[in-house]
Amino acid sequence: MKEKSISKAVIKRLPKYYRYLGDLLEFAVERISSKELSEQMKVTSSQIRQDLNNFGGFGQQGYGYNVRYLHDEIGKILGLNKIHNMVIIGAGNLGQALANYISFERSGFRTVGLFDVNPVLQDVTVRGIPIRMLDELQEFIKENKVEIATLTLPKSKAKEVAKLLLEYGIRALWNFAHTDLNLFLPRDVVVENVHLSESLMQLSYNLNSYEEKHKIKK
Amino acid sequence: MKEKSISKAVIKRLPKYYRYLGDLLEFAVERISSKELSEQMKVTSSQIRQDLNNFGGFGQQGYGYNVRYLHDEIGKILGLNKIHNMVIIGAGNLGQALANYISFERSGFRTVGLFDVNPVLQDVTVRGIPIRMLDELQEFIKENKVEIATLTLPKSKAKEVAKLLLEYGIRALWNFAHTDLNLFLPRDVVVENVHLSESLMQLSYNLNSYEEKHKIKK
DNA sequence: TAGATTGTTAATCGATTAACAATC
DNA sequence: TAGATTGTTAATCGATTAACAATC
Repeated sequence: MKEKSISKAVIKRLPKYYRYLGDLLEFAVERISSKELSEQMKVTSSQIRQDLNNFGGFGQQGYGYNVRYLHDEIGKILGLNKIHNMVIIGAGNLGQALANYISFERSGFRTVGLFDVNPVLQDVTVRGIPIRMLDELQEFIKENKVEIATLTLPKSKAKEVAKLLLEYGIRALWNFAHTDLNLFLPRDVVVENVHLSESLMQLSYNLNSYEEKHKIKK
Repeated sequence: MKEKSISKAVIKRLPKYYRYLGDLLEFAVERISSKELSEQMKVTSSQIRQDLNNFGGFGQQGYGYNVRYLHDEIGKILGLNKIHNMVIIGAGNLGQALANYISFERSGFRTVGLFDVNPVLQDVTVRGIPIRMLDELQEFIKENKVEIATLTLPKSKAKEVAKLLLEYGIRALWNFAHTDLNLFLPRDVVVENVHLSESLMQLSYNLNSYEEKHKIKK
């Protein structure tokens, strides 16, 4: 069976469709055409139809798409119909902030554990979750059926902790450390990087180049 | 003057080059060829040379690139040679975590103010920065030459606060709210979105589809 | 000079958009 | 049935990769 793999660009757009469809649901919109949706999202209707048809035909000619149905189907594609247990490794500011972020729970991402190496943090609780030391990690992962590990720790420790997590059976890493973990990990591990400082630099670039353009015109 | 505008894909890679060159500097590496760098970064050397040549010729035939020079030049392109004052609007978990994140400061992004609408938070300090109420925002922006506003507030308030910020002269928004601000803002405002939950959904998709592939093979 | 490696043009690949037959 | 809109094929556009002449 030859499986056409879906491009990253498509996958990146799926959560956005999901969000817009969720908004429509809140306004009790029942159906929508790719054209209408494309106008709201400022994309082409062709793109919407192409993207969706990677996964199947969810619409109906002459009618469009049923909002609830499409929303839920995209949810399934994204795996949002299941609960995913997460641990956060690194209970500093960012780690604690993410642990407090209840909106992830609504999509089925449940933070069940918080870990750190700093003994001072031991048993401090964040939203009822006690901070544990790394030596408990292996057992905890097994007992709580943890699927995803969030890495909010210094670059210097990210690599070794990632290796540890793989040993313990984790197959998905949400990486906030300033390093490209994917480069040395086996291919069967999925990594999603969130490089905040790089995002900020892109913003800075755009601000800069806008200003320069502006100056030239003056 | 016809300015070829630089594609988003290129801009996204610049901070990554900057990071790798910074790492090389730490190891006191003086020069590097596009080939060597491409091997470390797992990209093609062609791409590196093409990307850089959007901004000028930073290398030398037969030699390669001087690491320090290239690093600093990319820094300038990204606007990292200047200090950028930021305010954070929304002093919840994420806002406070970002305010505490000193690594931004090292790249020249200085958080000078923290704002919220919740009076309970008034004058609470985070890393020495007092949380202020929104009515002080306009004056604060002017007096502190604030360039960038970070939005860590609920989706429901993001739009109106963004409009306010524009009135007050802000031209760059770093948006963490679950909404696409860019869609209704004037084009001279630069927005960089960080949609954490969408990132998590992409991770979930990849985890899912890996598992499915695996099951089929079994 | 000979060797190395850039800067840049040309070829390829993939993603987006347009068009339209199929069909509700 | 007529109108609307999908699913899908074909055309276009842009980004990546390959190739190589220029040059240090």
